[in-house]
Amino acid sequence: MTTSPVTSGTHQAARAAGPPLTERQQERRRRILRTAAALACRGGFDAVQMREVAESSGVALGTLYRYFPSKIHLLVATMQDQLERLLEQLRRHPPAGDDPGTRVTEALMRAFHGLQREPQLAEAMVRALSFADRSVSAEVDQVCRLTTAIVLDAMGQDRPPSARQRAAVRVIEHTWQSALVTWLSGRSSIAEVRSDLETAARLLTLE
Amino acid sequence: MTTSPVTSGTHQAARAAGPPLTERQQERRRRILRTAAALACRGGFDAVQMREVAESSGVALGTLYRYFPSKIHLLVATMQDQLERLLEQLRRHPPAGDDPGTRVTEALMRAFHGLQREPQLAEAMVRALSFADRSVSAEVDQVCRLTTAIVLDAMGQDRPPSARQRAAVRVIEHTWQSALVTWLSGRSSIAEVRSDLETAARLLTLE
DNA sequence: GGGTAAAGTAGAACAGGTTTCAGTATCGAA
DNA sequence: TTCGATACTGAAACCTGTTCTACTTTACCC
Repeated sequence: MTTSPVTSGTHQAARAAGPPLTERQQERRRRILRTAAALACRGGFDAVQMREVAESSGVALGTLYRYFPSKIHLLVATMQDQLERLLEQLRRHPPAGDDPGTRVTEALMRAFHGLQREPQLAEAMVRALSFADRSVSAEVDQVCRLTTAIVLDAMGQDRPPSARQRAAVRVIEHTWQSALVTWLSGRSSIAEVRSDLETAARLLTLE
Repeated sequence: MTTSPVTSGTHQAARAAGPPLTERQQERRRRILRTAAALACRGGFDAVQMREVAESSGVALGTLYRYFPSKIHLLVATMQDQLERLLEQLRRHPPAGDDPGTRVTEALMRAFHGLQREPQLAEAMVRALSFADRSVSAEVDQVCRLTTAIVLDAMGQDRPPSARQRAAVRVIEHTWQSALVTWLSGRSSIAEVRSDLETAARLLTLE
């Protein structure tokens, strides 16, 4: 066990152990993530091959594994990266809508369309996310926190959410996650995804 | 491409192509599924190794692949097998409860405790299920139908469900599926799973 | 029973994720 | 500037899912 540059996103989010990355290291990390996303875009999960990621980002295989201890870690980090971007974007242009339910559905559907634009990338990230085992749970958790942030933002409520609302948010997130999986495996349509999100969002305005 | 003994469950459920299996073939199939489940029980997804499944069930590797074209197919079939058993059991002892929501939560929690008894097996099956790509969608769909059957049974309603109810059932299933994943990766507790199911089930009695 | 097509067997070969190792480059502190 | 620790490189090796091949057995039809 050596210390390693495995820290999470480039953002202000919770950072854990390890010395801060040097400039060159951050650069390497970004390059790797960019390559992974590019490979995923054309070919999905299977096209992200560790040897090729390493080569294309000009890094030795061992180094790649020092940054991301598995292919799953790599793809989950990629998802984190994308979600952070999305969250920023949503903050710049928050969804309009009369009630929280509508806004939440809107925000998630916008996220959905973002993913739809690069379906192969989405496939790669989501499969990694749901295949992840305990060794990745910290990173997956981070992704969940980002989703929660998106939903809470969309609710756009001053007060902290009530217990009921927090419960509703959990179910909305479950629905989002699972709907994504079924959509990617071709078992449900965009329309169904929207309808499912709307149904779950009804829990927000309940009582 | 040759025809193959890849048909679905041993049940009366929708069967598709291929000649019916001979006695010995059914026997082989059962043996394979039994072995897979046994290996999964002690060691989870990773412990189900195709060479070992083949050897332990006294079948050549090529034959194993003729029956189940991938490890994912094998584990999804295992899940199907288990769910069929569970459904029968639930039909023998249907959940009691005043309203549909309670009964549905109860049924799913009972399923949950069933899985909890063999957590490694659960891990193997659920990971396979959510990692499955399009090539397995028929089999995954069958699993979903079984889950739906469990929920509809638990609702115990004479009339066919309304559009609202069908929408609620979908969200409940999403919640179930995703809650399972988060529980298996240690990111949520049984109590949280129950609470999530209860929240989703509230959609049933809504309006 | 004899012939044949499909199913099964044993084992090698291939592919891609992961690990390992010996050597080289880089970085931070003295 | 130099030293020691850590990071990086290149390449081979390892493991397991999957495919392939040559051969044998089985099921079925005449």
